[in-house]
Amino acid sequence: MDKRVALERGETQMESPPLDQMISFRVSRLQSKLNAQAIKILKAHADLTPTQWRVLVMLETLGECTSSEIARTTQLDKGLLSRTIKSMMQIRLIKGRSSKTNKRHMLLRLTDAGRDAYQRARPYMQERHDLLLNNLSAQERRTMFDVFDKLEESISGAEAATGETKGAGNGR
Amino acid sequence: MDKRVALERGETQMESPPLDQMISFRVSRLQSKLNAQAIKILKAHADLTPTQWRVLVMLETLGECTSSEIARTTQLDKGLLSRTIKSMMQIRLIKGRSSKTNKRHMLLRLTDAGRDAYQRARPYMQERHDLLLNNLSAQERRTMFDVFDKLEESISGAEAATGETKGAGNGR
DNA sequence: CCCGTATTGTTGACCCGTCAACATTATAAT
DNA sequence: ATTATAATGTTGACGGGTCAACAATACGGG
Repeated sequence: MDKRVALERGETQMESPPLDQMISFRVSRLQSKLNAQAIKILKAHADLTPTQWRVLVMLETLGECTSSEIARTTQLDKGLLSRTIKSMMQIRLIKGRSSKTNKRHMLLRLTDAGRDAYQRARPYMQERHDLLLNNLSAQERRTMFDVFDKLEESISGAEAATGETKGAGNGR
Repeated sequence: MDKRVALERGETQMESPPLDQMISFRVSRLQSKLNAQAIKILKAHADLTPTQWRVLVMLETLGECTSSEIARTTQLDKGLLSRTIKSMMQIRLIKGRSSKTNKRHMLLRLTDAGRDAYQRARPYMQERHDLLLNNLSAQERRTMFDVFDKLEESISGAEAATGETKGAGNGR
């Protein structure tokens, strides 16, 4: 009757609680853990938040670009980005200059301090990522990213089906 | 040097931004989307939050049990659970009685209204979940859960390695 | 039996992410 | 040119989740 009893008696195999088979729940829990780990590492080695880190990565990759470009490619919230960028300018990790051709644009680029912070955190973030990958087979890695893609597609598809008004893409 | 240049010229294949290959980032973005979807569905059909929903699922599965049991099996934060449970008692989705044998325990169980809410939301949550699964092959589904498990293990392992003080398990 | 320790649950403080409203500027249509 | 519409970025409000501190109770060893 009661599954807990068997479990507490240390019986052979606990049948996993139903939430463990829910994708949303598993992703949520995994995200918590990954995020907590990232916070620790980034805090310890470069005093960055995960979002600041992501902005650094984007700037390192794209070179000079605007907030909205980052928002589009990462699908991060523009409000969150606005505040994150402000914080990063205050501590001089990035600097911005306004464009001549488009007065709304704020062209962002890394400062030396920003590149420094990036270089300080990167090996630890890389190490962590390698550790995650090392416990997966090549096949699992491939499938994992495919699954991420497909799940995101499913959600977009479901939105479209239930009559979302806004244009095709993501409404972020 | 600058990848954007090639991109803007519309060259063959844009190489995906590096963040897209970061597990943590992908999981984070996926979680946002899944969560937003769950919030909509639960709000629309039963006026529940995701955490309330999860508590309902646990009570439906375990039967009468305590907050700490839910915390252990789900690894949800006990503070979050405490507030969620309080809110659910206020709107009479669950009721609690204190145990004779252990004055700290609060035995929780569903009310009829709680079962109702669960039954109202369940088909839509099920439908959503099926939709997510339907876009995956059988092999992808299996691998997905394996990957979730392995990633969570990796994190626990890393914690243990960097000298976490608290006992073996999860420090939640 | 007593004392140190662990467990259970509550609370306050805090931060992050989400959303909507908004001002400003660019773009497109007529 | 004028006007409506879209894009960019900022801000305030809000809710949810995390963490640490705490009170109350249970448990275990000496």
